[in-house]
Amino acid sequence: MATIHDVALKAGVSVTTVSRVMNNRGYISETTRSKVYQAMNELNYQPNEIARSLLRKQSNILGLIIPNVSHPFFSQLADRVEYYADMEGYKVLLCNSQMDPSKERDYIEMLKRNRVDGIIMGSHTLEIEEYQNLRSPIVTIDRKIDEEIPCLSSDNYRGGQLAAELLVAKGCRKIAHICGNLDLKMLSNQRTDAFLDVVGRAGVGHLVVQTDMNVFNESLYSELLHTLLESNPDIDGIFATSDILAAYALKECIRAGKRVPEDVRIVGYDDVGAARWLTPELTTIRQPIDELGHQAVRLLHRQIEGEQVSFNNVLSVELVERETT
Amino acid sequence: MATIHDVALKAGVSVTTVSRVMNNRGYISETTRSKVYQAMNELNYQPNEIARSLLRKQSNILGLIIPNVSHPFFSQLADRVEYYADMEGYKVLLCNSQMDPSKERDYIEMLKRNRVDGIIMGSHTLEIEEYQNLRSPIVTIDRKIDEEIPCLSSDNYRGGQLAAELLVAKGCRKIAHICGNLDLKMLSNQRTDAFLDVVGRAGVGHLVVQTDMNVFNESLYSELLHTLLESNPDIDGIFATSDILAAYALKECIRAGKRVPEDVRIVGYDDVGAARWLTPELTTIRQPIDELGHQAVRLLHRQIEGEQVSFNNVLSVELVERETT
DNA sequence: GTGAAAGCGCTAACAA
DNA sequence: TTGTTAGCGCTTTCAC
Repeated sequence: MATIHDVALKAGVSVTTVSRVMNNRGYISETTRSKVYQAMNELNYQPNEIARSLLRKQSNILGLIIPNVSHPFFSQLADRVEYYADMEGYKVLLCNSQMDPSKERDYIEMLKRNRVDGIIMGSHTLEIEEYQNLRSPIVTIDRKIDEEIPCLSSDNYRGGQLAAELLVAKGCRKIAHICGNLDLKMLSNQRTDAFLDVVGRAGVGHLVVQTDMNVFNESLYSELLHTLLESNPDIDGIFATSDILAAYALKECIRAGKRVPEDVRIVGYDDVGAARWLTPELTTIRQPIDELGHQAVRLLHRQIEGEQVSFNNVLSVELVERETT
Repeated sequence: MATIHDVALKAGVSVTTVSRVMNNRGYISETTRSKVYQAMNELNYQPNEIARSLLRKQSNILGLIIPNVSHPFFSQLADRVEYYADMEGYKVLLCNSQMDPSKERDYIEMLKRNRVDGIIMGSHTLEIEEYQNLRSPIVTIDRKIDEEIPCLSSDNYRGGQLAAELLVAKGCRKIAHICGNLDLKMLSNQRTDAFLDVVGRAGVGHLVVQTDMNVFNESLYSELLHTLLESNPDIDGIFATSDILAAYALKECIRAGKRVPEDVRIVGYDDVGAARWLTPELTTIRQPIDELGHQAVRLLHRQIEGEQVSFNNVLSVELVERETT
């Protein structure tokens, strides 16, 4: 692969000159410029970004750590992150922690060694302290580390509230809420808080079921939902904390011979593509995934530029009523 | 951020010595070694991989170009690619071409400028010639460029055959096949070839419908399927070229008051997670996504190591019969 | 307008 | 066992 040196040689100028025409800096005569361009073309020259990064102390790479791109929410988020990153001139390094703390730790170290300009943390398997001394522009998604680290999320409490209120308004008398592991201090736990507030205030029967939310254990979802419906045949409303979970709820309802929405009403969360693939289409709480990706990149970009950014960034959610309610 | 120089200074040795302990090369006394380690810890030193890459002329980065990570097939593939890449010590740079030729071209250039060690091409919007002179370890997925560029795919003809044969065996008399744009010279067109061969041989009525397969236009899928079923009420079998397409087919069948599988039988393709989210669960042709990711990385790795790899790599598919047939 | 030289952080001869 | 030096490909003073 040709270097700036080869180009200079072929064009009969110095490397400085070649560098100048590449970067459009300083004055260069038209003849020199075209000689250089021609040499570049003939050699099929591509400037070595690694050398540039070393000098500039900036890689223009962003690290994206998520549990798993194969999860629909994260795959859609990754798409938007990459899209906006590209618009701002950043590339993105994909890291799937697979929910494994030691993998997550290794990825963080790797990203630092590779001098990425910023990190988007969508996976949170480590203790707070481990994130605190990483001194890189960073933005966390859906988890508040401390008051020093910018956090981006959508309004989880509001989402839980909208979902619960809808089910109550539709007349549900016994509502099951299926959520992730509440021990992890994620902001998504606020959905559960809101749910409990709403049903408590309305005096509606309810129960809360925790799952591990591990995308690899989807086979367990069917079982979980099956036993839930069997032991609580009077459930007439389900609020699931993801659309995938809601899909399994829908499936088990139908299998149990219940009609949706007549006998059981279901609300999902996220509004990923799958919400519209189901029949009946899923009523759900829409997270603004495009905007989350946009803001994640923007918050990082501004930190990289040395700006101060706010530590609490919450976007609004929206109820999308379809056919399961 | 501390450099090797700072470490050397603090440990009272030369940079070479520090480099040596980092890389475990040559002989170093235990005292020196521990002095260096201590200095590293105190300074929280992380070796600069950019500098290393420059010197070693190897970035340990792989480029992954796909139409869109938000598409379930590619999101699951990206997950596996990243997984196996990580195991082999590679990082992966995510590029969503969004099916835009100029974006795809830009990504290819960007990856070359960044001296990635290899490229996985899962998006194919350019003309053959543009891929031919890119002189990088590469593997294409599902498209044969020429006899010089390693190609990885699963057995598309066999997949189409399995699907068509199943529908025929189940007694379908008029089968619709919904596929992507056949003008793109993708290997997935072989599914259509196989379909036509099977139904032709069996003398079963059929029709072929092309779509654009652009994941952003999912709203068009509903319309397409709706009019298809309306104008051909006697369709009793559908072979869709992706599970998502099959999901829309299922939905429109149900909306049209048809029972699945009693009135219409449906076969999808890929066996992504969504196939099990639907009710009834989708019968589909399983692509070995994990193995595709594994082999993609492996083919690249071997090229990087200077080995000769075979240009034609096809993995086998499998019929997964669930509830829609 | 253009070039020579230094240096980004690291590794690899070659000496000592 | 350790250090000195050159150089990876590029940009940036500072001269000319």
